[in-house]
Amino acid sequence: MKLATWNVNSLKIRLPQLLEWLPVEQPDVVCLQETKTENAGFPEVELQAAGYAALYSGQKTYNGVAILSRQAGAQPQAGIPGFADEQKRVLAATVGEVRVVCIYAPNGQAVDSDKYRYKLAWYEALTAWLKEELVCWPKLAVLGDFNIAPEDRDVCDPVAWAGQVLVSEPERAAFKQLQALGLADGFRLFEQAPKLYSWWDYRQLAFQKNQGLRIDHILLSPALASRAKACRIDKIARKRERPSDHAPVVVEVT
DNA sequence: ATGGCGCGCGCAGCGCGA
Repeated sequence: MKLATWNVNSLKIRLPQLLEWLPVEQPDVVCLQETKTENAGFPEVELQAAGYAALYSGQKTYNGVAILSRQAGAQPQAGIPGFADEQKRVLAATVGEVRVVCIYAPNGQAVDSDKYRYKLAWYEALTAWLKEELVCWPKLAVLGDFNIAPEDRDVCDPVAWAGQVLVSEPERAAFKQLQALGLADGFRLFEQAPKLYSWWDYRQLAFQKNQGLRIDHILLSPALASRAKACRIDKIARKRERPSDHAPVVVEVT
């Protein structure tokens, strides 16, 4: 089984690239973030024609998440139960035996801003919810844009980024809280080359200079981590014209 | 010195992302 996550930064703009990428990569499950599409305008027909069923929780202009799967997802859950939030950032569904959780974590804007405090509160609610989910679902995967670079090796220039949003210690502590639930960073289950990132700023030729961050992740419960065969970041999509600023991350489990 | 780029919205230029 191959699972992927991709922050597409507008599904409407990126749909042609997604439809080209799906038959090349042939994932069984794809979690999308920043669809920026209301549910009424979701391209369900085009994706169905490509062989994927879709579940989605979207809104106009901002945020929006979706789960595509060859086998239709069941028991969909939008949002974190008990955490009131207008922003469409979370969608969970069951595909086969796997509970798939698609997340688009808040950016946080700047350390000590209201958005930063919202980000930390959001992570706290996410962690409490996933702790319960893990009781019900031994095979659980959390895929998405976490907006956290967990370690300095996930940052192109740790000195320049030190203390800033996406790398600050409270954010990294929030990521560690997820790992403390038993969720493994799928990417780090395998030997990886240095300086591999999943996001690059559109400005100043950041991609060409590989000035990026690894902020898109796939977390795996123990039952899935023990079955993981490979995890990689697919940079090819970022090299195209009019790319998303994020690259897909893909994991294979048996 | 605080923008740069790309997106949505909507038709000018701003808010937002990371």
